[in-house]
Amino acid sequence: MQSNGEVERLYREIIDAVIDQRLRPGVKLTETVLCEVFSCSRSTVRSALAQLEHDRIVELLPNRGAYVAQPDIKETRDVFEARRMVEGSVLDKLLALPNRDQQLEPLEQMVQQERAAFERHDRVSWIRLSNAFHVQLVRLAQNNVLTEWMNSLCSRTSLIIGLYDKPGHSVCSFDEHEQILLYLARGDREGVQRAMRQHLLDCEQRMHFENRNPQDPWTMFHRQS
Amino acid sequence: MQSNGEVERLYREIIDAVIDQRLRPGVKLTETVLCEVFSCSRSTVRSALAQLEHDRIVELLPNRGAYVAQPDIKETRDVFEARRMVEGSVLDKLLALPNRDQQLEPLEQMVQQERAAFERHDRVSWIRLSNAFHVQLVRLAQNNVLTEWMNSLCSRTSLIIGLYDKPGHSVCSFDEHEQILLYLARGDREGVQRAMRQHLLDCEQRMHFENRNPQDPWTMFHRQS
DNA sequence: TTCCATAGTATTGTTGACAATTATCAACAG
DNA sequence: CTGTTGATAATTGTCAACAATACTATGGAA
Repeated sequence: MQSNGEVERLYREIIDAVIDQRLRPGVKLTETVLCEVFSCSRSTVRSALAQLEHDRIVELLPNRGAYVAQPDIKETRDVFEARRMVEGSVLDKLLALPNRDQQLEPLEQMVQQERAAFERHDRVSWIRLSNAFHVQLVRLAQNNVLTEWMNSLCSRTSLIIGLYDKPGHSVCSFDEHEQILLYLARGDREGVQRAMRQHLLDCEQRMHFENRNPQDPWTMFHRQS
Repeated sequence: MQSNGEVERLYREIIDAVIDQRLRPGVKLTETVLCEVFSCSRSTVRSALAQLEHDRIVELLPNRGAYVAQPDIKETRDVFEARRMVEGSVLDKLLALPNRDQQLEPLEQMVQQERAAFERHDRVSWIRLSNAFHVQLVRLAQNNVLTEWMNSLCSRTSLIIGLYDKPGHSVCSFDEHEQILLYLARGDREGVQRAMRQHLLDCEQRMHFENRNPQDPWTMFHRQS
């Protein structure tokens, strides 16, 4: 197999572009373009695309190519529900952390950075930090299986936000992140459970499904030409 | 990209073989052998292996080939903990199912089939049913994201069982499955939570890490020859 | 002007060839 | 008998070539 490092690098690059919303849902990922941009062989591209497809980040249409996925309403609901389950469950473990205060400090700094990025209209940084907050929180549980899954759910959430975000509004609020951390720091189990659940429900509520249905790539690209 | 159906078929075949324990941890998956056995091209094999690697079912060693993965102790712990979280979380949703009794019937039948398979020493069927019970239970929640993840966790659990199972004992008990269903049918939230948690803890306890450490394939295979 | 057919172009799908690396085996020396 | 070395076989890694399919542009007809 091609060097795993190369496939993994490409996988990572595309995921990062999706999270940053540089790669929007529905965009076509041409093999030869990816080869040029990332200086790798078609074999590497195809392996990375196979992995991305398996993670539902990319959709491969036979004979037509690879497209950044466009999660439908059902998938959106499923993703947010799954997140409420995992992010809710992990809180008990976080509450039991030995030096909880100390471990929460990097996250508190992240929230400040989130706020700062938002205020200076640095959308890319803000999105990235907002996304990373959730991943880093789950990472505190020191369970690699959970962390990997959280990474995957957050990538998918980025796609969803890219599709259904209402312009001008912040989907994932750093105030709410801060609140979660406060309850965590206090060891307030009920409080943090409620705050996390409400945060994720609010995020889901901010999706506007009438705003945009996932578009058939053919219709979309025909309109563009 | 090669027809997704072919890649998916091969992916499925290998996963099924892993679940059935026909493919044991540490076994080498030679590309050309897979091509012959499954009548497909090397490209298809490589795409499927890339996906399997990403799911931690297969480990690709550069220049040495693909091996069925051998989860270490940490990964085992992580998998079981993740399962307790997701399978515990999903129970609330199952308790709220409209026609719960009706929906639980196929699962009750599965448990009887599990018992029957065990009693006639049909190990493959028993393993398959035992595994499927958990997946089907989560599937009742009608959340595709959760179901997919549950599938993945159960595949990984099969690897773990293949590595750390103490011979002669049943790792996943159909009596315990039956108990879970009883509590569910009664709508007993505390009971079912406790039963599921205990069941998964018991499964984990039945792993014997001193039994076998994941072996370096070279050491293992050199001894075999 | 619009619509349709055709040709040309772009891209994906597949396979084979060959280079690179590792594994295996045989022969020989001690 | 064991250990070492070299040759050969097996397998992975990579790329190019070509077939197949889809997309786009152009010209002609209505």
